[in-house]
Amino acid sequence: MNEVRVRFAPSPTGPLHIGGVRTALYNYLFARKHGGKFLLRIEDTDQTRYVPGAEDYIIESLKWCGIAYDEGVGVGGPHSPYRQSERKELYREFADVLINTGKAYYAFDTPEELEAMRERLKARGVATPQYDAFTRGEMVNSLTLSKEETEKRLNSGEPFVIRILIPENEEIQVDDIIRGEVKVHSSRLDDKVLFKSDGMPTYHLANIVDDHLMEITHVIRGEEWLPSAPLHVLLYRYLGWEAPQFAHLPLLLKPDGNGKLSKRDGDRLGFPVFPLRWTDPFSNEVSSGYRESGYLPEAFINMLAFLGWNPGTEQEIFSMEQLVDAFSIERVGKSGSKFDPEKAKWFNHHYIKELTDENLSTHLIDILKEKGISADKSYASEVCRITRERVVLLPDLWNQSWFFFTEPESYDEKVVQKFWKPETPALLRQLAAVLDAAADFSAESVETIVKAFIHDNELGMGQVMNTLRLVLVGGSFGPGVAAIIALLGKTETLRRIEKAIQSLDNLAI
RNA sequence: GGUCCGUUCGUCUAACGGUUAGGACGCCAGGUUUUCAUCCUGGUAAUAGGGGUUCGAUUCCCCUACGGACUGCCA
Repeated sequence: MNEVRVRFAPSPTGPLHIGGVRTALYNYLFARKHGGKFLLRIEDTDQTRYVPGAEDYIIESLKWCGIAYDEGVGVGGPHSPYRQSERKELYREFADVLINTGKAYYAFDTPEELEAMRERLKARGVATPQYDAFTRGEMVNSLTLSKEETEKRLNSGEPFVIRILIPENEEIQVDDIIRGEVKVHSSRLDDKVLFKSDGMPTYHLANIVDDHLMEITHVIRGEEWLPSAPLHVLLYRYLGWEAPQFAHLPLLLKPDGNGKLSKRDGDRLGFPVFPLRWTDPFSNEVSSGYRESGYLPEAFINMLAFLGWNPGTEQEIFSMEQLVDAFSIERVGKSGSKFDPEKAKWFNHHYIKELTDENLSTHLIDILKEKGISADKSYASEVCRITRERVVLLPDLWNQSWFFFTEPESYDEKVVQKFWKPETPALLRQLAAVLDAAADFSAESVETIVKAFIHDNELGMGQVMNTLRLVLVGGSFGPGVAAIIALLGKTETLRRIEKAIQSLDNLAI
């Protein structure tokens, strides 16, 4: 068997959304699984839809996800260039081959004329007006024009496109790894434009030419391409090339209702649909990203892998290496998957709990840096150790631990109401004295001391612990009180107790 | 409208034609507990409908319903 070669071929018209990332991921996994190559090709044949930054965004997204490619834009390779706009000169040649073999023809119809044709047919009751066997005879093209007239128009520089000539009466079959045999009658296909008047090929031509030239063995792409797959099969045949194997992936659906997940759903439903944050260069509109929202790439990938695929076992947690090992295209489902934000969080929470304290602390330190706080690495690690299980998304790291880095400026009113009693100051001072006397200030020791104090004074556990928590963090959240005290240290703990007494004492009478 | 694709708990899904239809997320209840979590235990909940084929259909076939994609000189 030949070496497996697959590609991810996005068009740089904006940020890559998670459906695209999943397509890239499955291609990557498939290539790795079979010891083949994965390439990134940029399909920028539509000059009018160029969006600055989109290509860099795609590359950065793949990098963040850990989806490395062997050939492609940015890394080069034996089939360079990998940007279709830079391969422009290539495509005309193949369009000409099709013309010369009678499989394609020139067409000179203007956009207005095309529109008029559609209107005309609609008026005649034709549901789907197409440029096809039914209509091509009444349009302006090299089929209806004389050879001389066609030459004349071509030579005079009149704009033209090249259209494929769809065969009259034929069943065209696409063999799809996921869906089996899909058959479409040629009369349902239209004479698609292969080569545009601006000198660029359309997707249909460019993707066939490039896949052939780049020796692509398997085309793994979204289901939205299934309807045009017969056209592609036809093109391979016309060009005398062996077609790659096809696998059309089911769509990613929006979490509520139905329909393809789209850009707008994220902001509407409060979860990212993009791997990285994206700022639209034209409107300056910002769309949130998984990275900036505090997801770990490992969690993001694991979650994405399971949207449409499963290993057939009950294992759900997979590293990229394990995914490579377990992946098979045959186990990809047929039906679309609704994206579930809750499950995404669960994966992230899981991966955060799996991280070492030190690894997690690098994220904490990043957050601290942004806030202009510098922190000792081992201290940050300790904070992570006692905070981690409360962290679902990375920003929770700060939400659950900020009081280790800056003292509370105010106290949650509801908590004060509930726990701050007239006798509290005296009690806290007693407890402070006991704490002050402690030789061992480990969390275990502190816990023993505080509990003994509560017991000896016949106090309520909840009452004391919650009050203590209040004065130390300013509210009712965070890790265990003993762990907080131990990490804060004796001096700081005593200071916060005293400070709270100063500011809360008058208030609660 | 047409063409194509699809349909198992709310969601992601498992089940050589033979299982009490399994797991996970969520949710609910209980336990642990100083907040919130974690953790543990238990529970809720599904084969879209109708016909076939078969000793036996979630599984194979047909129809219906529903959903989706596509229907550009966009990819």
